[in-house]
Amino acid sequence: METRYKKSRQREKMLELLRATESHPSADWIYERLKKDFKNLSMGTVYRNLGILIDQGFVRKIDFGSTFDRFDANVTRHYHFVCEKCGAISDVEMPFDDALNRKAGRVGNFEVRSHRIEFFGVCRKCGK
Amino acid sequence: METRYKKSRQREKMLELLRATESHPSADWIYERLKKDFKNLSMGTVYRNLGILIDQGFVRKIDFGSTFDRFDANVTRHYHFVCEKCGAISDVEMPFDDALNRKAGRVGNFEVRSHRIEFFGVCRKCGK
DNA sequence: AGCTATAATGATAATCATTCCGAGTATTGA
DNA sequence: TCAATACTCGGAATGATTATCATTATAGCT
Repeated sequence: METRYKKSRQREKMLELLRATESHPSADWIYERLKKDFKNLSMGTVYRNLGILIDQGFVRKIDFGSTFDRFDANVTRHYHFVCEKCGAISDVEMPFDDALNRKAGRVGNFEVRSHRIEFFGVCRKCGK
Repeated sequence: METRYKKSRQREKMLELLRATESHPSADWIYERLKKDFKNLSMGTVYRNLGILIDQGFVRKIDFGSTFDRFDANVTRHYHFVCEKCGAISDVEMPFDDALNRKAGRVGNFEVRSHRIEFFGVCRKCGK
């Protein structure tokens, strides 16, 4: 686990790029931009360095924590709890907060139609 | 867009399965279970019917609305707004609610370490 | 400066979830 | 019963991501 990273021009430029944008880019976006400076850039390099930057705490990945989709026949509005150890998803029996949409809309000045909350932690089973 | 669905044994059984579980299953989980009743079942059938059930409002998909990961160099805790038209993600300048973790933890009786909120709607650009 | 250890690179192949296609089957309505 | 068309399986195609590997770059040491 002990890894001492060496610096790389590619990774430095990548962080610079990421810090200069607010667009929450995809790996592909980064690849296209970075290729202007490194004409032989490979996708593997982008992904590897994203992983390192995340490990270093400079970057966050915005995903669901799972590589595949999950489905729910409970179509009432409710929130989810995701166990970081076993990946189990369970419903959170907490009142749905409609006022939140208005609050966020007011702040950001856009039309908010819905929202979703995921809680992360350790479920009872994994918590021993 | 006008499609009149015919009933199918596979889809009926699928909905039954989904309604009988709280595990928020993956397509693969459904496939494995359903194969007990339909030995020649194909993955395409599972995905197609999931799409139909979602269209009919019987099932929800739990995903991020995007097929690829997105990255963020803003590592402070903040919420996101996702435009349902153009897919743009922007930050929501709203105070991060630490109390929410405790509230959810109390309700579900598990250890909540963090949470995430995504708001969905139409961004200013797309809202004409 | 050279020497050594090892992290990083680019190219390509592999993986994994998901979608698409096409020929045959099941369901519906008349 | 018949025609129209949605649904099926199976396999091939796709798209994002990850792994492999020979070569190159970086860092620390003398």
